[in-house]
Amino acid sequence: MEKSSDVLTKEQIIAATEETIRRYGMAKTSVTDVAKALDVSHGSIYRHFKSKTELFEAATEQWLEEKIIAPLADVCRDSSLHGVGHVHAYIQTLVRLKRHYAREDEALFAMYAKVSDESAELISKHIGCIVGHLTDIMLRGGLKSDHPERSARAVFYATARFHHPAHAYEWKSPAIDAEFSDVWALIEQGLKTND
Amino acid sequence: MEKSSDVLTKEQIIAATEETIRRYGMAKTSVTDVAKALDVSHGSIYRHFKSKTELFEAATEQWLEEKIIAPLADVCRDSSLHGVGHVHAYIQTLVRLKRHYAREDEALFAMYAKVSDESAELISKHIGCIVGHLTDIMLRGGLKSDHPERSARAVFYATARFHHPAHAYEWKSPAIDAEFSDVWALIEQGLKTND
DNA sequence: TGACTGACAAAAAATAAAATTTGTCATTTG
DNA sequence: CAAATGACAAATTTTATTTTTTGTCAGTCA
Repeated sequence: MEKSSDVLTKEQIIAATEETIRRYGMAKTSVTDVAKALDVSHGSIYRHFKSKTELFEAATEQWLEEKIIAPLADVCRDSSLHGVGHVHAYIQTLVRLKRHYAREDEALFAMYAKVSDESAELISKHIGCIVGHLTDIMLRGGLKSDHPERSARAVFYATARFHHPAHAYEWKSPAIDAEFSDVWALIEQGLKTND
Repeated sequence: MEKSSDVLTKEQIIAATEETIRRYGMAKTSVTDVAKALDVSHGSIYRHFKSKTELFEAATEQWLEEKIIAPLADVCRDSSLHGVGHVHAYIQTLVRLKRHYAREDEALFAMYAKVSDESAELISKHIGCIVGHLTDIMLRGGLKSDHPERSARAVFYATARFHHPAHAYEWKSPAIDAEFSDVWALIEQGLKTND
């Protein structure tokens, strides 16, 4: 990842950060390493991000947007889905995506887990986005509720075990799919009934 | 905590372990410290527990039994409760107990969190016990289900955010009670309907 | 003139050396 | 002889020391 053009951009820096984390792992990646990958002085990076924390947060935000939110937005928009089934498809996708990246992109998933742990703001924005999608699906799907947003948030929290990174080690269990089905069966009734 | 009688017992050792953890914290407590508190050589402790890990597991098991399982067993037995309300009271108690000890017995809660993290066996036994209670409540309460134990487990997992130690930092939020209510409202329907 | 460099102090992390803790066991004690 | 001790090696942790990294900024360069 050498910078090709002559002006260094945030995008290039974030791309180099991802590459370096994939190569060395989260714990061993320094701003200096990222600068080396770009063949610039580390001072240049501080022109674009005011701290290491901010750089890693930006990288995580982009990773979440691209790998999680974008595919979820597709499911949200999907007009072939409707009502409770739409909510199910959405949460199922969320759960599968988290599980997929926990396995297949371990280093960046570790970045996401660590940053989540340290930046309440970022994670609350991420959750806000998902709750927004769910609220939208519920309203469009004719799932009447006095407080659609609260119901949406409840669905998210009731399935936390299956998408919160603190539970990632439990996702290796062969029973995990059956457990999700059983939790879903419970929730589904609550969505069908007007709460 | 000096040993009063002349034979050292497991119970004395566990009591001294708790005391020492409360005094020095989980990270700073060594087997040597526990032995000092009992005024015996640390070798004596190894006559009763074959490793530090086993000692801490035993202490955690006892703590869980006394602080969590025993009060839950009371709620389970409570004949003034019935059906969905009984399940609610049980889970509510579980949630409140965990929250209570996370605040009021920080050091031992940290022990429980750490041991949970490292001993899948202990935690699975603990969960098994709770799921057993819930299954019992559901069967006695006329909550028909094709798979009562699976339903019981689903209730437990759907409320994980409110009792799993990995989420303890979220329990400080002033919204936590409202969030639990909303999740419960969702679940309740699923319990009323035969799944 | 605005993007970048490179030198710098302060903070943090890695390494090395010293001290403690863990776990065993032959010996002692009551 | 059952229970506990204390001496011991190996493993781990702590502390001290060195090195790297972070973050700033005056100065360079195109």
